[in-house]
Amino acid sequence: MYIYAGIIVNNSSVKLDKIFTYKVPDKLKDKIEIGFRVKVPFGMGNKKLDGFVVSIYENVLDDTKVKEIIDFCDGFSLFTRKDLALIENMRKRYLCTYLDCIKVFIPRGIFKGMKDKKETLVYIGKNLEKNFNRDPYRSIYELVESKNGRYTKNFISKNYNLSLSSINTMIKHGFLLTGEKTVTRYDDKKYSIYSKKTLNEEQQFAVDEIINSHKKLFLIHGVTGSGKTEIYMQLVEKTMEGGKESIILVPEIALTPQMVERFKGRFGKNVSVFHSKLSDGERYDEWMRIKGHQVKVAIGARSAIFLPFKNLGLIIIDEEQEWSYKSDSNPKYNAREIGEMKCNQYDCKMILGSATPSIKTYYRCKTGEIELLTLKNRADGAIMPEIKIVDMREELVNNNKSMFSRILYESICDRLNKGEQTILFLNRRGYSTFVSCRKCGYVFKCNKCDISYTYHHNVGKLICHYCGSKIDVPKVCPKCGSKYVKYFGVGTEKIEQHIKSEFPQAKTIRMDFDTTRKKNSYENIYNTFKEGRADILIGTQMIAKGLDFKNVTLVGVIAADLSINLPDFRSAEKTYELITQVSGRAGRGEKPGEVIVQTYSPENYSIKCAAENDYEDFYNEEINIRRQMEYPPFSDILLINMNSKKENILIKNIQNVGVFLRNALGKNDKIKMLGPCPCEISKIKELYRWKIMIKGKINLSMAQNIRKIVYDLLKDVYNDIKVNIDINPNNML
DNA sequence: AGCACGCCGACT
DNA sequence: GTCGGCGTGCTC
Repeated sequence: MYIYAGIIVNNSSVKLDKIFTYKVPDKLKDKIEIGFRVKVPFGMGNKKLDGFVVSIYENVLDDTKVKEIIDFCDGFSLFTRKDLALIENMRKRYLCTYLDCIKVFIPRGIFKGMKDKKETLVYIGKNLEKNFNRDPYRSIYELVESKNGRYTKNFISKNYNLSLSSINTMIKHGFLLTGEKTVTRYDDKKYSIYSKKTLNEEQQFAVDEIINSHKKLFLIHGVTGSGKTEIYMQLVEKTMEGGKESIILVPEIALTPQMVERFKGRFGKNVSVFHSKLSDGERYDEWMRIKGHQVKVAIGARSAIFLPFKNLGLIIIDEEQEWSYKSDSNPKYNAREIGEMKCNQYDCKMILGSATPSIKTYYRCKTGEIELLTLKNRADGAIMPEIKIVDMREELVNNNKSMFSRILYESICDRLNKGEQTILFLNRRGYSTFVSCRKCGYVFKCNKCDISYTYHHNVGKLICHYCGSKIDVPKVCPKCGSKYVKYFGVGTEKIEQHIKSEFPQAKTIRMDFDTTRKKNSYENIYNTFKEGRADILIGTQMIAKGLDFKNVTLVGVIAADLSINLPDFRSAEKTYELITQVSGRAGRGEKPGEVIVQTYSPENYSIKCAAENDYEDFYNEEINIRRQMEYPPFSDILLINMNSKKENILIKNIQNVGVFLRNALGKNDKIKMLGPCPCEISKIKELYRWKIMIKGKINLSMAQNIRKIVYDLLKDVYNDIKVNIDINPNNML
């Protein structure tokens, strides 16, 4: 009587995305479990591949072609039965393969076959013989003798200035013996205690309600600075007291040292921190620590939702509206959705937190799916900043052609005089956003991408923001040969230069993609500004969130309109969010803050509502538009993106796909198909891009069916055309 | 995906 | 008569 196992093989081909059956040999029969990684013979050459056990059963219809598992890879399973349910769910929902989904449960290190890190301990061996009875050998011998078996090879060489090769020589001759020691790679440094704070009435109410309510999902809608983190911490503490574990997700950008210090300072060794800068080894160790029940709390970016806790009691998602919770590579999961699935599996609670909730989440509060808790006041009693809208058209009428309105200019002067700090926000990096010929109108475009070049003053070149290619600044127009090449549009570099010439006494610092590329540069800029070594911080959206500077009393939004006019149904939502978040950087200390928002469309509801700090009003406007236009949350958007170096093959094929899909969707009037059409950015890195958008109530089987149609039609051209299918994508361009 | 098989042309 | 070109089809 044989036992059989269903195996997913480690091969990323879509064609191999199915469960293969293998016999389980007698020696492995008793130990095999769901989630084990095994070695299996595969294909005609019986190549040894890794595989993952997803089912175990006794009967099989015909086992003539069934091969046998060779051995286990590890001594434990890598995912549980519950995880498997999630894997199956994700595969259907995010239109990807089993293997894509399995991979997110396993740290990269393990996938590559990493084991515990070992170091060599040294012990004393036989006595030193004549020609070795001298330094450095004698000092090494004496040192090892005094600490017999307690020091590693590397430790001795590093700390006592002795060469590794002398130690190795002694080991070779038997004067020293060796042993193995497992070392940990996780951060075990001491953090100063971050003590518990007393909650105000609103905060306490939120905590009590979450604990006592029978509901599972909560949204804490709190103004910037309302003390959501302290609520999270107290909930985590309660969860720990109940013997359960917590996961806290924050956007990657918010995983600042400050955040880590707070959690480590409160919960000590019970906390595991996950961020993108951890090495494979560190990830491996933290994962093992969680699997071994040594950790009760994990804080991390979206992938931390998959950490292997067994007794999950609480999931917290801070800044829940953040787009970075959705992955844009396979599996294209959204950590909020995974959080909800886990909540159901573990019967635990999930808390979403935000100052500017996503329209979808707030809609679900209205329908009663999620319980809403509102914090109207800042925790430390600081008052919300006053927000002024400046109509830049009027500035123009009054002959002010500068990028600063008169009031912003005066306010900056005022802060400089008072020794207070200013933040200027513009969501565009570089110096000039496009370069064009004044005579013939030619615009300088990247030849690999369908995007105009941005002029960067620092490096004195035109840079393509999509492929990064650089060209020298042109002297003459390549089309008409005229010398009237001019720079248009404003970026953060230009703001910085203008500030420097207008306010030569001010010290400025700029924070954007270009100035934060080096390691630690983010922290350096942060600390420089925090310690008051700069008066004005100029930055892109990376300054909009989480930063806490007590001496900032003025925030200037240079051009609030930038995000309104994007061809994306969420542009109003994004604008409201950005203005609110960046405004929240003002007046966090004792002195009140002021925000000046410059715009050419002051009547726009997203700008008006943000200025009045009226989320409810904004939501009501926005949800009506969404309902009328049948945009999410009233529908889903499925985006099929195809790209190829060969434009004609691409167009022919996507049009063919379009015909078949229109046919398949034809009977369903609840679903609309748009396209095929070229993407807004029709070429990136020499790849032409076209898309098809499908909008409506799309259920799992429908999505699966669409995927099948697309893949079947493209199977003969898969070398030439890459296809990308995403449900509710971040990026629609 | 990756590998074996198989059916054609160029070469010792 | 053999070597190797890559098109086709299968993988428990």
